[in-house]
Amino acid sequence: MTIEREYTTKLAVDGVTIDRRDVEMLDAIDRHGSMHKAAEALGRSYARLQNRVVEIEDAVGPITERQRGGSGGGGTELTETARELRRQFDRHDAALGGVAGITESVFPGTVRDRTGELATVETEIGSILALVPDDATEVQISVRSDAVVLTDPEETPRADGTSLRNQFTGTVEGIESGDAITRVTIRFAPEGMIQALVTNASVDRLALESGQSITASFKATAARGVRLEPSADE
Amino acid sequence: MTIEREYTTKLAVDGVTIDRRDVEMLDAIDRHGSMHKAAEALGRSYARLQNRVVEIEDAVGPITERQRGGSGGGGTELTETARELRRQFDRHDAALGGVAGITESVFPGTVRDRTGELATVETEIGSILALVPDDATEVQISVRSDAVVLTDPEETPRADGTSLRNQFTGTVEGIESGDAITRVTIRFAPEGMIQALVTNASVDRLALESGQSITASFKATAARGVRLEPSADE
DNA sequence: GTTCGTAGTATCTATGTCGATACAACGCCG
DNA sequence: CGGCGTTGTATCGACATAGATACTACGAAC
Repeated sequence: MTIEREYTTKLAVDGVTIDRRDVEMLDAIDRHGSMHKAAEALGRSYARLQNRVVEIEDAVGPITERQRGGSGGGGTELTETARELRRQFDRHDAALGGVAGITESVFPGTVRDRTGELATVETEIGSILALVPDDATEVQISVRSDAVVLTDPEETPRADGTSLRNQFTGTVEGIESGDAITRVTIRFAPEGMIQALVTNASVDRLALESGQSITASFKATAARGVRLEPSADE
Repeated sequence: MTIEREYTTKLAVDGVTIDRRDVEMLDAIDRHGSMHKAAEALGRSYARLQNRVVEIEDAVGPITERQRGGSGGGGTELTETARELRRQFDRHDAALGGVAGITESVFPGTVRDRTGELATVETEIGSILALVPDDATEVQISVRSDAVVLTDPEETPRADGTSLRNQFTGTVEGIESGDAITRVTIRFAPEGMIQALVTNASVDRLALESGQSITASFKATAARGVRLEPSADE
C-alpha cells in the first residue's frame, strides 16, 4: 500500500473560492488576449468560462477589461487584481507542494506541560517542544525535514543564543545526495531517527559522513503535534 | 480584498483518493460500530456510505471487518489499515494546515547561479540561496515564518558550522505576542522585512526588544521560489 | 454599410454524485 | 421458528456542473 499525499490549492477571496481551474483560465486569457481563444485553448465552453469570469468579478471586483467590437472584434485583458491573485495562488500552491513533497520524521509521545498551544512532549528521543492541538495528550510529533538544522556539535551555540528550542545529538546513519540537495538520516540513542534536507554544499562544509556525531535542531514552531487517540466520543 | 489561503487534504492510495469525507466516515464507523449508525450520525445515506467502503476496499484491501447477522444484527469494525490511513491523513492535514495558516515573507528577485533546483537569487535584502523551479529567472522567494531562526549577532555561529545557508542581520521592528508564540518582524537595511515565529520563551532568552540588532537565518531548503513572469507562450 | 471576431445571454442536454427507497440475506437470541 | 438489527444490492429521482448550441450586441476597419 503506497500512500501519496495530495492536496488541492484554493484561495477564498471575499465571496468566491478560486481554484486551479480559475487560475488556468486567467492564464489562458492573459496569453491569448480573448476569452474565446482561451476557452478553445482550454477545451472549455465559452459560455461557462465567461460566466465564471463574471461570477468572480461580482465578488472581487474587476479582474478583466473586456471590450467588444473594435479592431479585431475586441478582446480581454487581465487587471492587476487578476495578476495578484495568480501570484498569491502560485505562492500558496508552492508552499503546499513543499509540504506534500517533503519527508517528515514522526515521534509518538505524550504531552507533559502545556502553555497555550505550545507543549512539552515526551518521546523516545527525549522531550520535544512543539505546537499541539488543545485537547490532545497522546500525540504524534512530526517535523519537516527541511526545517531541521544540522550543526557541528563542537560549535553548536549555547541554547540561549538561538530560537532553536529543540536540539538532539546523534550519529549520521545515511546520506542520499541529489543534484543539489542531500537527505541526511540521523540516528539517536535508542531507536529514534530524524531526516534532514540540506544542500550538498552544507554536507561538504560539515564534512558529513556515516557514523559521525552531529547535532540536529529544529524550532518549536516547526514541530507539529497531531492527536493520536482520536476524537472523543460524542 | 481579503485573501484566505485554503486547501483540501487528500491521500492517493493505490487506486483511490481518500478525502476528508472518507476519513470522517471511518471515524464514525469506529465510534458507532456499525455503518448504519455511522450513516445516520453523518446524515448520509447508508447505501452510498456502504458503496464507498467497498470501493475503497477494492483498491487498498480490507479496511473493515463487517459482520451481518448475529447478536445485535452484526456490525463493522475498522482494521489497522484504516487506522493507519486516518493517522496519515491527520498528519498530512496538520502539515497543510500549518502552511496555510502561517505568514510568509516574500522577496522578489532574479536568479543568478543555479545548480539543479538550487539557485542563488538576487533580492533587495541580498543574495538568497533557495529552491527555484527549473526554468524561472524572475522569481518570488517566500520564506515561512516558522522556518526563520533568530540568533544574537554576537553569538551567531560561523557560517561553516551550520546548515543554515541564509543569514541576514537587521533590527527588530515589531513584536506581537500571543499565548505561547510571538511574531517578530525584522527590518533589513533598505526596505526588506522578514517575519519570524518564535516561542515567547525565546523572546525572553534573546531579550528581544524593538530596535535591537538581530540575525535571522533560514535554510536554503526552506526558501522556495515561485516563477514570477508566467508560463511561456505556447 | 458590410464584415469580422469578439463579448454577452439564454436554453437544452449530458453527466456524475448522492439521497431515498425498497427488498433480500444473514445469524444470534428468545 | 420468528424477531431484530445488521450488511448487501438495485433502482429511481433530485441536484449541480458544464458542454453544446444558437442567437444578439458591439465597434473599428475596410
